Amino acid sequence: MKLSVRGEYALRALLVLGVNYDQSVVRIQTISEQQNIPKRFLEQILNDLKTAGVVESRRGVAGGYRLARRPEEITLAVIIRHIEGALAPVSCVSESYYEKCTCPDESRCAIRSVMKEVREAVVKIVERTTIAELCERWRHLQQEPLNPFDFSI
Amino acid sequence: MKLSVRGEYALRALLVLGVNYDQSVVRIQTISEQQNIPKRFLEQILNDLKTAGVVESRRGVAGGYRLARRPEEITLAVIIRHIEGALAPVSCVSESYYEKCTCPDESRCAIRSVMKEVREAVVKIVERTTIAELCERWRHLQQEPLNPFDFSI
DNA sequence: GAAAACCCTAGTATGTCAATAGAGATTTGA
DNA sequence: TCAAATCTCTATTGACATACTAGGGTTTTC
Repeated sequence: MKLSVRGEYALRALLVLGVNYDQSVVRIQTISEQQNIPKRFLEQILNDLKTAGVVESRRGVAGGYRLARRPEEITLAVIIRHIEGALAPVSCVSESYYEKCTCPDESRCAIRSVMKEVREAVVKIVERTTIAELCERWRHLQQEPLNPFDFSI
Repeated sequence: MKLSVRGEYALRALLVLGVNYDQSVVRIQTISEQQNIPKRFLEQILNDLKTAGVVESRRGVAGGYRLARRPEEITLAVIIRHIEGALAPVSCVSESYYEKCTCPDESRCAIRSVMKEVREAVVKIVERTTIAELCERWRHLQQEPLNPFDFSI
């Protein structure tokens, strides 16, 4: 699994929506500024997440986005699969996006068996991690002091 | 980690070289035919793996490629890092290919902390898996009967 | 009815990927 | 010694994806 910039933006935006879940909707503009994401690009991404049923929107002057379901119900797996496609390192071990590969005997391919392990390891993490979990981590991290390495003169 | 076709070919070629480690060199032509890999493309890949010190070559009429080190000493991690770059899903959690990301506070990024876990899980597998291990699995799988689903009329 | 928001489609610059191509260098062995 | 087989090096190509940018449209509120 490699995350594109688009996928990264999606997760960052959803984290913001998660943190503000109890509030009303959040404007694209706000997310864009908070997270350094190009506004017009973010529009597309959020719109796309709407088709996945992850967020919902309100139009008009008091409009914006919010999560369509409870943060506990939205896993990273669902988001990443929708934005990036397969979680597996090669498509011949993907469950959701399987494609035959060109190797002589897929059913007895040694590489495939290792790639299955990789896939399992990745899936295990992203399927158990929800937006709620992300928010919790975020709240914890906010309470920690800044890492001194991150200060620059 | 997503494997490109190039990376897949590299692993398949190295598996062949691993299985034939005790023999003399193996010709590109042979690997290409056995593994359904375009010959000219495979040339590039093997040449590239030479610069990584993974294989060595012999030129001329009895030429070909062989592993430069014992199969036990070559991990998938080394191969994949050389061909594909970072193992990490985002470059801000990569050790070998770190790059700063655009998020407001990297040191306290919740997404980053999950991505670190993913990275660790992937690295753990590919760093412990060697060409020798791959060969062993291959030999085991060869002894198994063909999966009936793979027969087609 | 005007402003502020989301919505939809299209375009575009850049880069990557998977080859393909051509010509050169090295070795063997007849 | 020469021809054939092999690896070596560099360049090019076509297709596609990525990360935006742009323009106009629709909906809602005040």
